[in-house]
Amino acid sequence: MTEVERAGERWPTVRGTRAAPARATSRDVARAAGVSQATVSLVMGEKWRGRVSERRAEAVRSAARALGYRPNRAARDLRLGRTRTALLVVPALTNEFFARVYAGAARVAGEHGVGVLLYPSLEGIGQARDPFPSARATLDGVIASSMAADALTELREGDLPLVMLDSDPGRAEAAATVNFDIADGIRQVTGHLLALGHRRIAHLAADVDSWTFRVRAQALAEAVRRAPGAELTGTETAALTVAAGRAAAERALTGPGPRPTALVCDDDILAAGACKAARRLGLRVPDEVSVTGFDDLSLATAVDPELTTVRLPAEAVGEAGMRTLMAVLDQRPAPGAALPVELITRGSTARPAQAS
Amino acid sequence: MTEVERAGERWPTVRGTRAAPARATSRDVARAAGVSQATVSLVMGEKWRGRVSERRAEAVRSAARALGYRPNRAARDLRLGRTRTALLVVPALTNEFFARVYAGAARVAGEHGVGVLLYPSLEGIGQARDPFPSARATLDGVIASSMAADALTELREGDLPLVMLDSDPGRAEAAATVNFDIADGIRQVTGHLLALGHRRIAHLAADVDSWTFRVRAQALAEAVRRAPGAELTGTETAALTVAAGRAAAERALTGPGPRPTALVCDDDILAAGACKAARRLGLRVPDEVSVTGFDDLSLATAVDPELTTVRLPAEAVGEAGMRTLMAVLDQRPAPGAALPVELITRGSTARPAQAS
DNA sequence: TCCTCTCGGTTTTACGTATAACCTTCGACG
DNA sequence: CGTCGAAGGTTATACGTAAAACCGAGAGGA
Repeated sequence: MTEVERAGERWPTVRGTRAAPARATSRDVARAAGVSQATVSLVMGEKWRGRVSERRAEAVRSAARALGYRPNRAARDLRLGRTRTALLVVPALTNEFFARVYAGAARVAGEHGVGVLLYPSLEGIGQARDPFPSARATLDGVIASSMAADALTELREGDLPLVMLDSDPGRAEAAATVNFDIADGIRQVTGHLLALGHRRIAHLAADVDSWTFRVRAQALAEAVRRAPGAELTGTETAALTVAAGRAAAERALTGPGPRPTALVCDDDILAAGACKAARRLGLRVPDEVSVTGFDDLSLATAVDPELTTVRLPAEAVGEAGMRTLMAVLDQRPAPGAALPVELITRGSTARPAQAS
Repeated sequence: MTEVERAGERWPTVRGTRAAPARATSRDVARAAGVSQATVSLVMGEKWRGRVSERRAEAVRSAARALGYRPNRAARDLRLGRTRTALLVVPALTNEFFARVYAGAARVAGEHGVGVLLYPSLEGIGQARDPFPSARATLDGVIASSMAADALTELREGDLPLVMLDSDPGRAEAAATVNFDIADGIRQVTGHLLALGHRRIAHLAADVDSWTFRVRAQALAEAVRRAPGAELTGTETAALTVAAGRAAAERALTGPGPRPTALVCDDDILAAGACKAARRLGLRVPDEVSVTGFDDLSLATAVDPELTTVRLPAEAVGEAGMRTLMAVLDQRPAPGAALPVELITRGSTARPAQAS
């Protein structure tokens, strides 16, 4: 006995297993519309032009609607050999910046009907537990941000298409790179400070070894070097927390030699810490010391004074990154890009007190 | 002709299609280990106790390792009828609080081998574009936070198990609810302010209609009412941004009648705005006006003065929520819970100037 | 001696979809 | 009037996995 046909229901009875059919399948739709399953697949896949008559197509569509039919993703993926799933690797989702990158990426992904899986923290990589044990076997592509780059070797088991964000364009393993014009951002900040009359500038750097921060350091050194009379009085490094930024800023402001009049920080979190440090040392911001941030997080306008900072279009880089990945997956040319940034001048910078 | 067997390779030649086999399948492993595919499945699924000898099992494992075998998720999902995917619905991932909820949920999910899909923003719901068009058909369960509750009707097409976070425990459609003890948090804040001598307290409320904020309002009113001589001088509502909080706080501090000496804010973002408003009005925080937040975001220690606030264990609620969903999916009892909260006393509260 | 377990596998099947390959009209054209 | 082609379907796979059903061999008991 192979099958029992009764009352339109089909219940295989031998071998194998069967779970209770939870929701309508393409076969159910076919039965309801009086066509074959293949026709349903054709119609639902929008590939029926010239293959199925308008009458039949409409019948299928209305049957699908009536039954609440949704194609089973697992079956489709299995058939197609792709997963319509991309992995986004960011160092920390709790950093608003990366949350915004995700938002942009997810939106574009949604338009293409692909889901976004997240590797939300680097801490887990290389350790025993894998957040996405089985997913890794069935991923279409990976988007990774600069700060996560070093952990990537761990991640790249398959030879998945890889799009890098905010990273060294020279990296060979990446299919494409989508960047910000970081160096230009630093040049704008430095130009702003120099124009205000600052000559002694200190750098509050993130102690993260990644391309984006190396570019900041280089561009700053270069810009200061070109300005007559200006000097980079020092570089203090700190982890990306307010407390660490504050401690580093205290070092920068109390070190030997003449005090810097401006602190260029690698991001807004450090800058917020720097403001606290200045105030704790009895220095007014911006009158006695100017502070600049980077990123333009919502934090930049939450603190007092509000931060002069460089706005990075985080959503845009997420969007562009996902669009690029889609292009790579479709074998289309993926050019890569460097998104423009913008200096936002607010209350944390002013003419230095001694100057003028 | 049905099949061609040659050199150990099997290439079906009639009908159907075949994509190039990208990576090792369980059949490849079986061939390498000299066993049947079923045995591989048994061993990899850790269900081989008493079914496969240790020798064979080891052979399978080493073959799998050598070939870099990972089970194909789509095939597994199709077979099992589940997706090992849960959907997390949060109003805005850019809010650090929800990013932390996600982190907790993702970690527990990872331990169970399930992926987490995100509905990162409510704006898309109800509109034409669906971020996860096909995923919705193949989801195991949904976790939704309070603030997203109202949009849920849109989302719940299937009758997926639903775990609600920080929501009304009475909601019928939820399989379980995981909460914070919000009311206790407000009681602690109010008790702290009353003990400092505050008698005129204003409420800076989020203009979001959800359970968690309703509880804040009720608990605050109740606590003030119980305190002799204390009064709630007013309630101003604001969207959850610094700018809106600042505007609302200005209204609260400049309204008719005696000025409140303390501002209880529905979250840290509003509190940060309130601090800015006070300073802009020439009022010192905390000497002339005390401000309290809620959530204990990193923002709370980024501003100056640091915020007295109620710490909500955001990661913990994500973890508990996911654990609860796993229990529901396994048909185990899912009790629900109310996580304890903690008052963190910092620099934004002090004895009122006029009192004492 | 025969019958029944248990151990250690293998064979076979289904999951739901997309699509290559086939089949059947029917109209047009030489 | 035979032939060819297009239109409009249908049939038959295969994707890779899990697991139920089957099966042979040896042990042990009556």
